[in-house]
Amino acid sequence: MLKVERQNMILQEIRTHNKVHSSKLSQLLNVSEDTIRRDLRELAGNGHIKKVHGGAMANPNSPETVRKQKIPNQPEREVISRKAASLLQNGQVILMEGNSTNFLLIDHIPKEITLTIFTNSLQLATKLFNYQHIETIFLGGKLSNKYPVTLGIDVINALGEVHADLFFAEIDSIHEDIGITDGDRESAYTKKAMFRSASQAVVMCLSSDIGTIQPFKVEGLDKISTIITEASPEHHQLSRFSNKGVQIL
Amino acid sequence: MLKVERQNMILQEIRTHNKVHSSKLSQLLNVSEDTIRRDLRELAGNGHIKKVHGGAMANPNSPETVRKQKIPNQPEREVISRKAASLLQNGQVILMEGNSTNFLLIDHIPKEITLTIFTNSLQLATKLFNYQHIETIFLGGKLSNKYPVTLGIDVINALGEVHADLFFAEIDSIHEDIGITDGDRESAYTKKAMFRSASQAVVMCLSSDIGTIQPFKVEGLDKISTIITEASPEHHQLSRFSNKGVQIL
DNA sequence: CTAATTATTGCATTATTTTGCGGATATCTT
DNA sequence: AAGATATCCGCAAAATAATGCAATAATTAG
Repeated sequence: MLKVERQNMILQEIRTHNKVHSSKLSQLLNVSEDTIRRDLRELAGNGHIKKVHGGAMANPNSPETVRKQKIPNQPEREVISRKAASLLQNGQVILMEGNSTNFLLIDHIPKEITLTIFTNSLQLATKLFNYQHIETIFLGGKLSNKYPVTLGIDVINALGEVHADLFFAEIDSIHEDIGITDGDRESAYTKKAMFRSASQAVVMCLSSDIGTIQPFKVEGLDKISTIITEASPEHHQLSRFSNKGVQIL
Repeated sequence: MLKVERQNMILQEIRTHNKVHSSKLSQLLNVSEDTIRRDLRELAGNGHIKKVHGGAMANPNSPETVRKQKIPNQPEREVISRKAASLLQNGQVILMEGNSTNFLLIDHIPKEITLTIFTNSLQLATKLFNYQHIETIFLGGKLSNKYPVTLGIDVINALGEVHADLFFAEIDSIHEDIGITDGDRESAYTKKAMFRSASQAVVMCLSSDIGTIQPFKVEGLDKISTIITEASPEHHQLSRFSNKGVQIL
């Protein structure tokens, strides 16, 4: 790996996580910590990042940092996204909905596999634009007022033309009897259409969302292939789902 | 193998992988590393690529690689976008294409008027998301490799459902006889479809772009309602267009 | 067509850069 | 203050680059 390449990866890592540990980077990039430190020192010299004891942080004055976004429960979602990435295979067509876990998931897509990703999220699409080995197709339509995603009839129509291998669904509520529910009507409709347009649905949620219910029904459990949470698959709340034939990761 | 041939393969390799190792290239092309290095030095001298220790990377300043939001000729485009904003009226449906002048234009939309804006630009849509009095509709489709916009057949299809009042077109080349041309085939097609989907087309360009021609035809002058440049409407190069019935701002 | 000129390439040699390691310091944590 | 980490320093090995030179290929002039 080229030095510049490595430094770019470090920058990328800092952009998404806002901080890096020298030790983690050393493992991730397969070089000694000294090398990482030298990289960090160099990048800090250029003003790209701020070096701190143990690693580095995003430079608060750097223009690149402005567009950072906050992801709630990031550590948990990090775990979930890693598990989700293990399901990816070369050549797959993927459907992605939601801005947080899927946003992190992109970082864990292996460099050597090629994918086609359909999404309705401006944030995901903007990030995917930088990944040349991934073909990205944006599901057009009316922009939601609440989130930077398209929702509603246009998106549902566009989904009619799509049949994906895998749908990575970020959801906020799942219940063993009711199934998946959502707090937003349009969002619920759109998600439901996505379930229809994929062979397999991977549901990603925090373990704390299990058992909760919201006003708008999305789908029952029968449409779900896999549930991923940050907890271990043996978590007691998950056994109810595995008993019904859903795979747990 | 010819030298130019080899260098083209190197460029190709950089375009697809964004990087090259001298050692790999040496194997791949069956020449010594010295030759590769000389090639890389030459290509770097022409500004095509950036040479780094161990190989080379895509030149970050090359138009193909620009992925950052840096607006060239910003002062001129600022003037243009102000003039363009004066055409806006309450309730209009607008079509916007292009990431620089239109990006600035958004800032000059009067707060009290409501608009519906169709766009194929991720950057515009992301910015518009923060403007609650504007309804934004994203034209979905395949993401371009070069710019953060959707292009091609999907976008053109989506445009079939649209009829806007005003199309704000950012263009790079306009000629009094040939009309509007573009350097990218897909972009040209997409723009052409946008001209069809709007009652009036407002062409925004730098005065230095007047008289230039590029490979792909977009539209003739007859489809243009207004031309806006940063120069005064009395600028000598513009008289040729006003003589043909186009409004100049 | 031939000879002279020029460009290209590979090799040997000599710089330069990068990297990892051991040990001395510094910094953080508790 | 002590133990654990992290950092810094120099050094040596490895990788990469630059340079000069000779052999070969391509081009041009006559």
